Amino acid sequence: MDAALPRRQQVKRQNRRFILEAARKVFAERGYDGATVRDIINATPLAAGTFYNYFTSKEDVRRALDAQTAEALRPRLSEGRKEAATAEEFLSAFFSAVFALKAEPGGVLEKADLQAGFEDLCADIEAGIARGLFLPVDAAALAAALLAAADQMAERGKASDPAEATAAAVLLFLRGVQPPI
Amino acid sequence: MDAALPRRQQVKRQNRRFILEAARKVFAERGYDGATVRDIINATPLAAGTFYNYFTSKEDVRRALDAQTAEALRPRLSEGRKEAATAEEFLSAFFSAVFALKAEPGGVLEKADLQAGFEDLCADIEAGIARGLFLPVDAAALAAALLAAADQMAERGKASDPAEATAAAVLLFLRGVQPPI
Amino acid sequence: MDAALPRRQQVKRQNRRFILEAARKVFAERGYDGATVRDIINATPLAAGTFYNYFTSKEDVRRALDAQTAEALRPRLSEGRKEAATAEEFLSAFFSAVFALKAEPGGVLEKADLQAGFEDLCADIEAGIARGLFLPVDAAALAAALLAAADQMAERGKASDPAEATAAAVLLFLRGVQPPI
Amino acid sequence: MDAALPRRQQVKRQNRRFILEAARKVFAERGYDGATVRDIINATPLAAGTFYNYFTSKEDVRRALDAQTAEALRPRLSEGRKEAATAEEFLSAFFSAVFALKAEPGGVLEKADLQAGFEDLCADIEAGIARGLFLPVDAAALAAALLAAADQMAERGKASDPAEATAAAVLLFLRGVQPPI
DNA sequence: TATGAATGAGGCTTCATTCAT
DNA sequence: AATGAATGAAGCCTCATTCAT
Repeated sequence: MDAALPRRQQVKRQNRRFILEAARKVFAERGYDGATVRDIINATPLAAGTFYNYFTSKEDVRRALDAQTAEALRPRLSEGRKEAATAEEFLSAFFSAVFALKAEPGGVLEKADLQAGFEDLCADIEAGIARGLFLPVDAAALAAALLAAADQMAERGKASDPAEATAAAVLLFLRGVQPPI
Repeated sequence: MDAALPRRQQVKRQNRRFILEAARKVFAERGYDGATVRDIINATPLAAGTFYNYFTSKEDVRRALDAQTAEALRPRLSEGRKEAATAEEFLSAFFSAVFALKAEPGGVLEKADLQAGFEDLCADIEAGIARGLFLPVDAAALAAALLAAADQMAERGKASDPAEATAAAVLLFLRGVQPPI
Repeated sequence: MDAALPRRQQVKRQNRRFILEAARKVFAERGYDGATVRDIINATPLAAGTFYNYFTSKEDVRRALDAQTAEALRPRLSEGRKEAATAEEFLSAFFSAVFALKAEPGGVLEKADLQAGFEDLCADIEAGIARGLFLPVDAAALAAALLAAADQMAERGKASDPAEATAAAVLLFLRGVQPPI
Repeated sequence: MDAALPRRQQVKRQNRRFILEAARKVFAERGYDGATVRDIINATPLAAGTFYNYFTSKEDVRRALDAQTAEALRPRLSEGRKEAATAEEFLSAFFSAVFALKAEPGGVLEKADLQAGFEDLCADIEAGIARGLFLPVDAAALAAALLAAADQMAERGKASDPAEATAAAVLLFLRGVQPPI
């Protein structure tokens, strides 16, 4: 299948990837509005006009990037949750996935990327509630809270020891903040 | 005639307010980058150049806006927390403040505005931990989680019944998600 | 005559002088186009609008400044020439006047100011030719040459010893550049 | 087809020239500060933004223009001086070069352009002094004087008979203004 | 008459997108 | 399909001048 690809197709595929990678980098560095199409192609071996052979607009790359993120990240981010037998396992799966992703070299995991997994998380929580894993809480609120806590901890470098960070985060959401009487 | 005549000052004060309000509106509608200075003054009875009699740049209005938000929102947002005798009171104070603010007519309370209160919340949580109100959790992570949950619930209209929403949110963080055995 | 001037007149006279002096300074520092009316009034105890009570436009101050220069400088610049009995005396009078002016503290003597004396110099040279002081040279060309040489020497600091500079300059124009056979 | 096709290059070269010529014209007409970039491109078949494909700023065109002038004018202006065997030949070479240039149709020779040759002239005069061609005068002062005289004469139309003008100018500087006793 | 804020035309420059080669 | 120059709309900001107090 690979060998059978005409050279042309290969080049096109590669160029598209060039642009996407460059765009991800540039958007991360300067933000969407701050980045220029020229910035993107400059981070590429391609020429200015070529950009428009692959994407119809700057906005278009962003969409492609988001889709890419969703496809690549969401499965990894939701790993282990469906099989969780307890709330603890579920939370543990979630936090360790986030911290592992954050610790990765390419480390492009932005808050925005995390949000890509928001709906998955909501759904999984609701399923968890149905399965009796969780108390019947507001799933969206919990999902938002989990994501925010994970992002906050990761931003502050807690992810350097993922195991410990995961344990702390799990406890917080598992038992709440109230000291035992 | 003199005492009654901070006339010019009044006008200046008003113009400044015109610009700030217009900017808040325009930024909310189009985002900072999407908004133009012209958009702002067009939402004002003033002339183009007048903008620069009050602010040195677009960036400058944003700063002023943020400062304004912080000054106006933070006290109200942190109300009742310092006096809380239990975790429940603390959480209750927090969530009802957010939902009350969200329910207000001018309702400009954006996620960004909430973040203005992030550091206050962190500090109050840490104080709470010291006073034995909370288990020794990661204050920043908890603060982020609280803010995110509150925002998420408010966004989804839960704030229409603030009392109920507050109760649900408080429970979530007070006892965690684990069902009692 | 001075004592009899109503206070009002005095103030007006002084304000006009304020503006003129500030304008001279600012124009010298940034050039006419580079200078702003605001720059000028900022170098003054006066307010922005007041400028237009004294001058009708930026251009108008420049004219006034030129006129002032002409009136103040031209007599001093042309001193001693009419009475010169020889070419040497004439040239000597010219160069020492320029160098003296250049050496003065306020030292605002710009090339442009020197040009104010151009026509006077032309006329005096022509009179000198008629009186047999000079060979029948092209008066305007000579005037331009004298002014340029003086300015060049002054710019390069030769004016620090005015006597010597004058002597050198006089010789140059008196006998020309050709070495004696 | 390839060798014959620096087509794109040709266009670029031509566009650059368009802009430079337009800029020279516009600067001459309105002065540097009075000229706008829009004035320049309007004197061109090109579009507004294209200006910035060739020059980074208005200031940048000026520099290019000055460089161009220097490269084009200086050699012609200094022609014949290095080989001069006498002061007369030297001066004669200088003045006829200036008057010839001034008489040319394109006649863009501005005073500013002449100044481009100032340093060359200084150097040549110093060399001339070393070679015993001239009395040991102040080279810079003499250069300034020569340039000013030439410009003045040319401005006043003396250049219509270059030979005569040259002769007069040469005499002035060769022997000075003092009548023989 | 002094004040200083208001005015608004217009300057320089950037940038997404198109187009001839 | 790739190239990279051309396009021109639009952005931010400055500044001479006017005007209400």
